[in-house]
Amino acid sequence: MQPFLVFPNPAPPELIQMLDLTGWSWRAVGDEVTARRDEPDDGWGGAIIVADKSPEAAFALCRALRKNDRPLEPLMLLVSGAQLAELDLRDDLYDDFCLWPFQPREFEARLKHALWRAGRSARAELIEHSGLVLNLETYQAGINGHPLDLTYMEYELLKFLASHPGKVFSRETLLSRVWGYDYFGGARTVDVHIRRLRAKLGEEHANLIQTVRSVGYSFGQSRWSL
Amino acid sequence: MQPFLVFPNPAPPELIQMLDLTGWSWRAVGDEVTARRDEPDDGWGGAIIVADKSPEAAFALCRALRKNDRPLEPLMLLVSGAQLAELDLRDDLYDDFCLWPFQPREFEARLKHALWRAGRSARAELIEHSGLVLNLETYQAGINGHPLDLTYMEYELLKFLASHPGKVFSRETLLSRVWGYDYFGGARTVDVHIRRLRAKLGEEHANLIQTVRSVGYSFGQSRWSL
DNA sequence: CACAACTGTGAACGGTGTGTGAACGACCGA
DNA sequence: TCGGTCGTTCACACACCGTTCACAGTTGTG
Repeated sequence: MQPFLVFPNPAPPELIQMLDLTGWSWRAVGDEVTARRDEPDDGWGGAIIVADKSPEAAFALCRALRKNDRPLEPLMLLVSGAQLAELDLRDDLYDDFCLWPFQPREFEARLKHALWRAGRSARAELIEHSGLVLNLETYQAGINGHPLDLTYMEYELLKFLASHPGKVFSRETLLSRVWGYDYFGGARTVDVHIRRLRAKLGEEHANLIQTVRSVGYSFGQSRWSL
Repeated sequence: MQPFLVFPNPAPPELIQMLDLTGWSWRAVGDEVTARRDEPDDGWGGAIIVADKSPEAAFALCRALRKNDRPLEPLMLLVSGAQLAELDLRDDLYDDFCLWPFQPREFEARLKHALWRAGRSARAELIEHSGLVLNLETYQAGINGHPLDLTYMEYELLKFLASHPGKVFSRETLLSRVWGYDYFGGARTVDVHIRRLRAKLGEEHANLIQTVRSVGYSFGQSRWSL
């Protein structure tokens, strides 16, 4: 497990105590420079920024860490109750926050949840939508637990549609994005693949792919979105 | 803004007070059945589940909401300090939580952050004007939350009119801009499409499209109002 | 009030776009 | 070489939708 980056340096003793007691590893840094210098080879496991003493430096560090090449997640912020207003319009700087002084059990729960979420978003190997599952690693597809036997082009087309649920794509767009930018061929090819996809999805799920007349096709939610 | 789903029903008075004071709309539901029944046409704006009184029902509702076709986000959980351990291994059931009893300012900050996180990923391109919404990505149209089933030309015409609210367009201009610069056809075609649009908009919204005699048509506010 | 110009309305026609079945050809492993 | 799979193309049928027309209703003008 990669260590947490902890700010400031020295770190508050109650935070150190909590981290050590629960078995998290950590390294305290005082600014962006030391954060880069002391970064492990395999990267930081996350960041815990205590902002109550020097909020300016804390937010500056958040910004720097977020601009970094390696996405640093999760970024936990510890603020005093009086600082809550400062969080407004700074949503992009942190993943979760906790009031300082903190309850160890609450902070641990937040840490775990933030770690779970970070690991989940990082590996986007699965596309799931209303019963349909696409495993991007194994190239397997399934609907409601039943495996779908899709050909390569069928899989790629379905993957592209399902990764933008609701959005309507023209045949030309689909040809250029799924088949390739330099593809020359009839637009009706798309129709045939759509039809085979619908057939393999089965009668009850065929409506997952919707025709928008004179425009193209879209996947999923016929719902009223926004 | 879509209302929040609030559990349980009746909702705790301090929660209601906080939501009303800060201007969030909400509806209290008692279980999954009522949650489905009372769901607005445009969906829930999120969920706030207070779990300290009946944790079993609360978690069951979370599960049900998460299994739903429509992704319900964000899902906020309110738990007592003694319940923190129960959050373990249930990361998938909630987006953020808050200790109960809560500090209004902290909860509001969490709500805002969770909303930001839920909405940042997919912000659709929209044309909105006086109740009418056109989603340019999904080709959906709606008036006051109710979906409109428009044909291609109807959609294109309405999109063009609504993207220049108040401006009057002659039939010739509409034909060249909506139908195409090289269109040859009778100007009365526009009339018929306008008529069908008005019909689909419904009696109470038909006046969104205004006739300017001897000139053409315009959308939205009467041009006499500055 | 009368007339002309303009617009709303209903219905019908014809064309366009899409679904569907089938066939062709490229590619690949046996 | 053969059989099979997969992507592509073609032909046809049909539902839908854009267009047109005739007529009724409305508005403006002298």
